[in-house]
Amino acid sequence: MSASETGTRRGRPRGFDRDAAVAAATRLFWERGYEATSISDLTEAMGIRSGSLYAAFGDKPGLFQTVLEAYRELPSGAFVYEAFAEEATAFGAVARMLREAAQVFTDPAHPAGCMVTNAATNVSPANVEVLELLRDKRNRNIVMVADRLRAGQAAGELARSVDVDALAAYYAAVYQGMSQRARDGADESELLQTAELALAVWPRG
Amino acid sequence: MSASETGTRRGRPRGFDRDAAVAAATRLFWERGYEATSISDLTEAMGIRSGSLYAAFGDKPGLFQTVLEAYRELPSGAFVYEAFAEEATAFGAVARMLREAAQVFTDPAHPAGCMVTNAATNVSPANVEVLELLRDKRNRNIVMVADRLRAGQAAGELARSVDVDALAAYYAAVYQGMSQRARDGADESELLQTAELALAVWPRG
DNA sequence: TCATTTCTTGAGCGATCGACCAAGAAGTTC
DNA sequence: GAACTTCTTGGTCGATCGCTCAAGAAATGA
Repeated sequence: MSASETGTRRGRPRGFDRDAAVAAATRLFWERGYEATSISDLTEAMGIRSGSLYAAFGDKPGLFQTVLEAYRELPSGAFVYEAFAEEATAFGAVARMLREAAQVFTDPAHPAGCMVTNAATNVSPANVEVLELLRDKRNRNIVMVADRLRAGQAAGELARSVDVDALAAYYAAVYQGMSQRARDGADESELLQTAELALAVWPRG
Repeated sequence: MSASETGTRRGRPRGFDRDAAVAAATRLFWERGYEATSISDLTEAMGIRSGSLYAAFGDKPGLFQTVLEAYRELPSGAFVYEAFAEEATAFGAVARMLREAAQVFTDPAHPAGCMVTNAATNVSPANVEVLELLRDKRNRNIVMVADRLRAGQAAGELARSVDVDALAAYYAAVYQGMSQRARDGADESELLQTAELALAVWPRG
């Protein structure tokens, strides 16, 4: 059997825990954002030298990509998708999204807010790709919300007269505003009140 | 009469238009944020050499301070304060704030969104002061809104049962979310719809 | 055993960062 | 005119940026 079949890797094995290193990098990018996090910040937090970092992740954008994929597996990066996958109604999904956001955004176990929302807002021309990457992610999420609202509308949950795109954009703005508020020090109860107020405009009847 | 009395300045006069230079710097900081804007970016946009910049503004944080003060004098930086100074009711002030934000945030004459909201979200430890400066500004603005709501409550505009702090935090989140949406490409009509939906939760009766 | 493969180390690459300074230029004051 | 003050120019500072590479270390395959 060849190495590729057995899965045993030739050569010197990696000397560090890749998942733990990615977790450390995630925390840094989440806290400071993409550009304000330097390679030496990363190597120090990950406990490795730059050579190992580049061998394992390619370059800085490559590491950030890996971090984004790891983030998607964390509760903080998955709860919105889980809400939309599991809740029976459009309102149930949106309500769960905002209420869980209030809790997740302020969880002291990790940096505040949503990484996708806040990790690449200030970026120099050399790194526009990263800004566009997250911007596109945010905009695609709004489309996902709008599509779910449309489905709910087709199922009779929402009146035909409701502008689902406007509603989706509104909840996206609230979500992103809550993330910013969390980074500015808002606590869970404030964000929960914001969520409830935002949900109060849901068109009923 | 001494020079200080006449206002005539001794020595070689400044060779550039200070206001125009500050305007150019404002545009850059607004677009890219504090840290992603380099001194050489600034000198190029302002049409001066670094020596002139440091002579006129001290250092990079000093220039940013000057830019913030100039921003306060622009419509984009003043409209919220004007709304709260001129509108007769708390609701009138909040409504005007959000409706004008929809227009100002998407005005193609300048960068999208609110500079105070978005110019220093990603920052390295060396520049935390700038992050804290804007964060404190944002949090003070929420206190201003809450105080206005409290006054409106005392005047009978709002029921005693209304939690004005929660309401102020909610509108702050919507405002900041609208700014982020504008930077992500949202147009005026989307933001206006978001503003109207947000205003629909205002407690009546 | 020994060649092969992969990873780590440590030094260092060119470029850019924010900031500074001496010299000269361009004004006012006397 | 000379003295004084302020600003601009051009060069340069040490530090850091993201990144690379040769040499050595540690595993597997034959």
